Amino acid sequence: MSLMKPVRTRFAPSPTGFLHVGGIRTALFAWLVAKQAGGKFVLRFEDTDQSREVEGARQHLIDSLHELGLDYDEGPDIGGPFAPYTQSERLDIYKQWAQKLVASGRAYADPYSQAEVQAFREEAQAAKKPFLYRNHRPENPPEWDGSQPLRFKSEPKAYQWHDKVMGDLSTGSEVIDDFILIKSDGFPTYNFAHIVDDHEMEITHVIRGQEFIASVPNYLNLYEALEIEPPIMATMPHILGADGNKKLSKRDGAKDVLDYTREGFLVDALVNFIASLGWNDGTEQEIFSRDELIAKFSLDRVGRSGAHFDERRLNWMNGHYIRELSLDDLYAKVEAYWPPESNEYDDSYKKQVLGLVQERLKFFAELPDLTKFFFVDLPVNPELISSHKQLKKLTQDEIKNLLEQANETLEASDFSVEDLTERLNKLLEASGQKPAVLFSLIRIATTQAPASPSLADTLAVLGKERSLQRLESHLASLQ
RNA sequence: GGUCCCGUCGUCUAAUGGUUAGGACACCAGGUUUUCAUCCUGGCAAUCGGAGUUCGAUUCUCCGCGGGAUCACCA
Repeated sequence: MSLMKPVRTRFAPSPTGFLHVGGIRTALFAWLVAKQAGGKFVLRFEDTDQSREVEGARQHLIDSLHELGLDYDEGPDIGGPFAPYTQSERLDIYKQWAQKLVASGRAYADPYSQAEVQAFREEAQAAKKPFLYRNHRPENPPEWDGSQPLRFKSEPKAYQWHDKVMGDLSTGSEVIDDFILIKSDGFPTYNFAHIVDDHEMEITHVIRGQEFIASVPNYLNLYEALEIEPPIMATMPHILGADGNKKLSKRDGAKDVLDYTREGFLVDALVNFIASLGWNDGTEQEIFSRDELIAKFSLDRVGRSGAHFDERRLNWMNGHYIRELSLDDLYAKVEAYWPPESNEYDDSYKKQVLGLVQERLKFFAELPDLTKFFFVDLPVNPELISSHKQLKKLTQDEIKNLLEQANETLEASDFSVEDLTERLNKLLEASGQKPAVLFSLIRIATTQAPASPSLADTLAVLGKERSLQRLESHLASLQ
């Protein structure tokens, strides 16, 4: 067995916007591979196209990774043994490697204007043939002075290679072409820069999206010219939008991952969910802690086909994680999500309320809807009764009568859950009503909400004074 | 169009020659002596099609079909 190099993976986004679920999955998998092997995870900014840079994107990318707990060992903001980790600050390095290629006759200045190249391209298209720049390779290219693009002088041949996710791949020589290494503005292309950087930074696993797979043969050709050993490659299939078969994209409404944490999705649930898009361990396990993910993840078990992003499954998983939390933990996490009316209430009351809604909370942003009536007296809503499939059969007098009985019963209670339960059950017998009728009516009268936690629990938290007062308001509205 | 990749319930997926094709989400029904939710039980629901190899194909091969990626001085 050969000596294994320490595992080093990287996430190399361009600072052109926020990170959606697809991007974060690539980062997550690279992070998992590094963690599992006790290796390093590095962040590198690929900012070789100045025109696409989006203000604030760098910090946003950093924030996103931190938020999800995908901490990197080396990166633009924290440095590391291979700094700098921003491509625009590494121009000299690319130039050196480019010169090497020029010296060995494997790179040459492109003498054509963009318009001329475009004409070649259209010519090929008109003839229904694939465009290959190398068919127009100049006989005597000028010396490269940096003002023209520098092109790779390819040596076309067929390739077959192994991809950790996709398996054995192969192509013919017809896909190999003379691509641009250095643009006329002096910046390298992605195609060149990432190869130099991955090598210089001793990256062992290149994990990236499907869009690059067609370029790999060209990279392989370049690796040979550079006399660089290619890293292990792993190509991730795309994550698809919920509706069609389109790759998840920002313009089709893919959300920033930070939007999910803002709405109150738990980081562990998000990570678990994203990992399960395309990966599982071969068992029937659905819930994986971060440590389990690190222990069990493997690129070999990542699926080869695109996975649709189904928010309903995310909701379920997040709800599951919420239910697993202790009340104190949950209470600390939902702090920013309470309805404004809750300000006047103390921790102990809010905690009781939270305990009652914990099992129905899917994400924290739902908290106000679920708990509002615990903090504010909602106006009487006759609709709740008129649209209720049992209650709507009752006459006004019957309703009034039942509520008056309820009032009496509640007056006598000490409002402990036990006492409430007992008295309510007695009333049930005395009234001769079905629980679905009597309890629904009381619940609606005291909450004015379409749904609430169980009646006795709700009343106990609401308290005697407030419950009776609401009952009376409802009664008054019936006059 | 060339090249390449992919194709199991609506969705996420398991099963790499032998299973009544499994689990989960969603949905439906019932139960947990009130609604919603939780929890439990049950149900609905899939191997893209056609050949071939084989005693036997989801699994291997070929041909179709469908979907996707890519063919930039973007990454």
